[in-house]
Amino acid sequence: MSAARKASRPRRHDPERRDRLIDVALDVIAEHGVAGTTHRKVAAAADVPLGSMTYHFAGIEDLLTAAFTKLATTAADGFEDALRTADGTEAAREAVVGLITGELLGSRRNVLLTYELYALAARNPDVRRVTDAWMARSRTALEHHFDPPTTIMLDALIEGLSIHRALALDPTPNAVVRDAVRRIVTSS
Amino acid sequence: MSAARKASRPRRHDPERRDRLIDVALDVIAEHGVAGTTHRKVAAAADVPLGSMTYHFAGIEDLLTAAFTKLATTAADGFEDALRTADGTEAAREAVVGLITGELLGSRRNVLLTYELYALAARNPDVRRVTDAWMARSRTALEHHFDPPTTIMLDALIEGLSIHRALALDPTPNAVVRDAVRRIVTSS
DNA sequence: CCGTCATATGTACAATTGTACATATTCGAG
DNA sequence: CTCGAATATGTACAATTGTACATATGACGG
Repeated sequence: MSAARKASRPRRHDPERRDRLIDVALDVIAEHGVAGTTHRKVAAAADVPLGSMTYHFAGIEDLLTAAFTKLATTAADGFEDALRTADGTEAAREAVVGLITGELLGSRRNVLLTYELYALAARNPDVRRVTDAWMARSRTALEHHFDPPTTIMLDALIEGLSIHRALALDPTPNAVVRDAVRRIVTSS
Repeated sequence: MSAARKASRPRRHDPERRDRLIDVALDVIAEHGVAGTTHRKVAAAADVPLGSMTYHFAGIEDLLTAAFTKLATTAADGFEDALRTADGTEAAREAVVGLITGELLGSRRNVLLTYELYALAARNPDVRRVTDAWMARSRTALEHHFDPPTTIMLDALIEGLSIHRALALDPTPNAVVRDAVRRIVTSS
C-alpha cells in the first residue's frame, strides 16, 4: 500500500508546480517577449515566491528551453493527430486547411511564441534541437500523405499563412487557404 | 562658397554616425537578439563612446525602431525593384524565385532579423507600423503582376520558404522553389 | 581671430537583473 | 512518534542595465 501511495502521491509538496511554471512562462513570453521575461515576472504571474524559480530550474535559459520544448511538443502532437486521422488525399488536404485555420498553429499567441522560439533557436543549440525535432516531425507527418516536393511546399505554405493570419490586419479567408492547398496538391 | 561648404559638410563632426550606428545595431541584433542588444554592446561594436548612444537616440526603443525601419525599408525597396523590372507573368514568376533564393530575403541574417522584428511588432505599435508598411508594399508590388488570391498565396509562400531556407539543415533546392511558384501561379 | 552654439564625450547613479544560500517546512520510512 | 532528507522559501548581493548630466570639443558666422 505504501508503494501505491508513493506512486500516486509523489514526495513533492506541489508536484505539478514545475509544469505550471512552464505554462505560465509561455504566457509571460507571449506577453513580454523573451527580452522581457524575467524570473520575477513569471513568479508573480504564477503566484509563487522568487526562490521557487531557482529551485525548479537551473537558470533562466533552462526555463526558456523547457517552455519552448513544451510549445513545440504540443504543436507537433496536434499536427500528427490531425494528419493521422485523415484517410486519403482529400481528407489530408482538408486536415492541412484545418491546421492553418485552427487554434493550434493559427492562433496569434502560438504564432507569436513561434517567432520567439525561432529567434532564440538561431543562437542557442539546445533550443535549436527543439525546432529541428518539430520540423522533422511535421514534415514526416506530411510525407505520409504527399510526395517530398509537395511536402516541402505545403510545409512552407503552412508557415507563411500562419504568420499572415497572426499579423495581417485582415486574416486570409478560409476559402483562399483551401484554394492554396488545393493548387499545391492537385498538380503533383 | 560657404553655402556650398555647408551643404557638403554639415555641422556635425561625424554626420554619418547615426546611420552607421543603425547598421551596427542590426548586426548586434542579428548576433545577440533583441534581448541581448544593449547600448554598450552597440557602442562597443561601432567603436563609439557610450554617451553617443543617448545623444543620437532618444532611448533604446528609438534605436530598435530606427534599425528595424531601415531593415524593412531596404527589403521593400529590393522587393519592388525586383518586380518592377519584370515584364510579363513569366518574368514575374522568375523574379519571385530570385527573391526567395537571393540574399535580400533569403539570407540567414535577414530572416533572423525578421523574426525579431515580428516578435517586437506584436507588442510595440511603432514597430508594428513598420511591418504593416512592409507587408503592404510587397503585396502591392505582387498585385501588379498577379490577381489578389494568387498574391496572398505567393506572399505566404515567400515567407515560409524564406524561413525554411534560413533554419532548415538542407535548404530547399532552387528547382523546388521554382516548381512551387509555378504551381501557385499557373493555375490562377 | 573669436565667441557661440550644436555636437560629442565621460562619469555617475538608481533600478533591475540572475542567482546563491541559509533557513523553514513537509513528507515518509522505521 | 521521530528523524532525515527532499522540497520550498525569503533575503541578500554582485553585476548589468538605461539614462541623466556636467563637461569638452569643434565648426563657422562675424
